[in-house]
Amino acid sequence: MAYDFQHIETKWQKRWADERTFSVIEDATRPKFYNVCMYPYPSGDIHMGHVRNYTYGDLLTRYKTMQGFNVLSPMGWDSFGLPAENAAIRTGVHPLIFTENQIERMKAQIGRLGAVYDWDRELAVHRPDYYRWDQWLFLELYDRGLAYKKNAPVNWCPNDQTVLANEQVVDGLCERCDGVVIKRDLDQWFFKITDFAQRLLDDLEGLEWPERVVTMQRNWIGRSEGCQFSMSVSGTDHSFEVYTTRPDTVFGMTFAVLAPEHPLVEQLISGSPREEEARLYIDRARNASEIERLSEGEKTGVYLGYDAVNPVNGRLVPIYIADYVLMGYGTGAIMAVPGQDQRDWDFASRYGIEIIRTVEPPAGWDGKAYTGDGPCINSGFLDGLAMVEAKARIIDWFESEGLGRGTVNFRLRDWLISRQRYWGCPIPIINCPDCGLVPVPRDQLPVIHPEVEDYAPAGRSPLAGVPEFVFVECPECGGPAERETDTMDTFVDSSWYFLRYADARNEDVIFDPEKVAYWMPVDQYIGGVEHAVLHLLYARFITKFFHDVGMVDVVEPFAKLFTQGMIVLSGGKMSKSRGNVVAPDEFFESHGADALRLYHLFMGPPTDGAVWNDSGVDGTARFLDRVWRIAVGEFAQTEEREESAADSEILADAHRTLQKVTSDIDRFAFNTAVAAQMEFSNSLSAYLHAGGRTQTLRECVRLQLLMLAPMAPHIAHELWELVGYGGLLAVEPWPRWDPELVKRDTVTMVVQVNGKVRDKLEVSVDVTAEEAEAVARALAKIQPWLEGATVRKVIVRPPTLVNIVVAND
RNA sequence: GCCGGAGUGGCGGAAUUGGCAGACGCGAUGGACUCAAAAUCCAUUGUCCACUGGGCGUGCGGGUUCGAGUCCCGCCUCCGGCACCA
Repeated sequence: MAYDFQHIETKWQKRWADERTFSVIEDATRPKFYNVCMYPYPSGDIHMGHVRNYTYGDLLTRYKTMQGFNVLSPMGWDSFGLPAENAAIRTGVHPLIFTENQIERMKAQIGRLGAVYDWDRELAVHRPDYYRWDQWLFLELYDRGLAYKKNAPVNWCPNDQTVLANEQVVDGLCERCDGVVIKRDLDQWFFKITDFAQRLLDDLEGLEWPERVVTMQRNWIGRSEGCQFSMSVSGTDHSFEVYTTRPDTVFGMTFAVLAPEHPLVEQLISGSPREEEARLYIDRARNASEIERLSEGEKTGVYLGYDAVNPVNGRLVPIYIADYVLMGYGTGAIMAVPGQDQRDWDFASRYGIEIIRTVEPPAGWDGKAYTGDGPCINSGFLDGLAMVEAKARIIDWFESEGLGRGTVNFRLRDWLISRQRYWGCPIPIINCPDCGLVPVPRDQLPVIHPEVEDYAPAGRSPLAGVPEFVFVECPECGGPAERETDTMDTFVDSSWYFLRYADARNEDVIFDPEKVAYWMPVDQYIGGVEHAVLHLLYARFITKFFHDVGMVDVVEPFAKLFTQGMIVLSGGKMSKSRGNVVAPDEFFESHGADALRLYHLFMGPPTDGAVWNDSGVDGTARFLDRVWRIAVGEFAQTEEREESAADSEILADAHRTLQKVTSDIDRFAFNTAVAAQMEFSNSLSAYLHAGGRTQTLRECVRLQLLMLAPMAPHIAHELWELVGYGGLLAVEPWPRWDPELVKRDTVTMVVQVNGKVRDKLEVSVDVTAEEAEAVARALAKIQPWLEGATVRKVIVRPPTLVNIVVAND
């Protein structure tokens, strides 16, 4: 009987779906395991990255189920976003139709992979039963001052005609379209994630997350400790605050810099002789694209004609504006100490400003600014102090003088969530000329998308072009008012979907806290590393918010995170535009889903990236074929005979394989778990060629199928049925290995001379050190090395190693 | 520049605690079966040499150790992230 994977795979996929094998409910009697793969954007076709992701997730779902856990593995769709909208602009097909079609296609492909989910909990964020809760969440945040609107310079993508969050600007380019991002002053909605900065940093500690993701978040949050103090502008009533992490260098200040957007600048320049020059500079800085602004080139600036007073010594220093100082960080103004800061050094050199060192650079220092530690010089009462002491001392001084204080700063900015696009969740706010911003009453949610004629962005949301949508009565005063027409960033949708899975069909509340309490936290979260700061930071923030309002008991959503490496084809990242996409579909046809899954598991460590190689699947397909032939007896010419050493050896082998596969899966070493099973099937076929025994064969096959069940579930299920075991393999308990069988009587001992292997032999596992040394010395291959030499030392590590150290006289 | 990760055969990779380097697989070569091919099975497959044996070998240079892919010091290269954050 041939291995007809097409037929088998369809059969079992239907069975799992019909019997709802992987649909679960809360069950206090069993340990729970909440397993989530990051939900996909429904692009219509799954690619190898999805296959890899879902294969890992599905393996865990099946493995943990067999281990007796109550496993929740849900799936949903990140179905708002630009592709559907762009397709609508191109083809005129409504984004809703387009999106629902894509979901259908993609769901079918995920099914063909044999990945199983609790589809009863399926969610799609573009459906009103989901996004009404986005709107509800928005209003909860708004009520607590955590969602607010303000006019601010924001990142604007001229291609997509929408604003972007800081996290979505990569190297000054739009994350989606690679267009050059510019700054624009716009009224925009923000979520106040900065209120959570310290907690988002602190709580990283307890997470079982990849180090690099933790590091990326830590850097993104960017905590720094320093000092903020006030400087007065000589000859005026003005003063401004500066922030520095190096208050110990304050005696070296020779100028001060304000960001071009700093509010004081306007007051200082208006009417001054330098007004024209300054305005020219400010305009240029404002219109510069992010990419120009961020490029570390020449540092330029304009002297404002005023001087600031250094509070520690009364010295007057010139005030400049320069675009290397950013309005968005610290106070938007700095004291400049060119002796100890390279940027200030560059600026000072260009404009001929004096440079004073407050720390003597080490001998032979050929650099410019010296940022290292050392006793302070030229620093008044700080002279002689090292950096740490000097910082503490000067902060004390500022505080006692009432001029400044020690402060903490974060690089994290508030999360800009409004977008001027159609295919997103409408923001549930009404602008009333009399009442101001008025929340849409909760009982009027969801605010549904109106139909629009033209989806094309035009610098404002397409929703703004629909009068029936825009013009409403104010819920408070009943007067004429206008709806907010921006939609939310799709990252809002994904910041809480893992909570909704716990209670996905609830029509009354966003979720039942008791159900969430049962399932949360997510025990294993699996996805691509590209979400290291965006989604994973936002989701942590929103979870903390729900915790604070008493709806979620955990403070962190994802206990364990696994980030898979990217799959590339030789020549670079797979992408449609490069035309080097390898579609999973053809492998479902040619090799079957099981072989494809197994190859993904086998390719290499899941954390690493991998280069796709077509012929790799041949290898795993051959392995499955061999498993099939062994199980259905095409290999075996077994006959009943007395049990022999060969039988107990192959059985021991099966149990050792089981032991290794179990521990390998537990540590996410799927590649070696597959290798171990291949080795075992090689041994098993050798055993059969040498004349195996039916009874032993049956037990070996039984164990092999159980081990294979989470990895190549279709073939394992089919054989389980064919060989005549009852019940559904998916819910069989994961087998235990027999510790007695796994034990070895003998082991290979390595005999070294001067650390080099010269011979090996089988010895009993309980060989003593004396015996081991004696046998080793007696070996024929060892003798010649000992002749005419003095044995200096013998290292014996019974039962695996003897190393004889000799010296020639 | 800063932070993180990685460098092992022709290729993907293995070596979990400092103890047999190269498991497993791909590819390749030879053989069996076949009219033939595919499939399958068997064998070989790091490299060099004076080949029943031995030398060399895990990016490079040092070091610790009886023993180093693994630990330490100093470099090089590649990948990823952040990047005028005061």
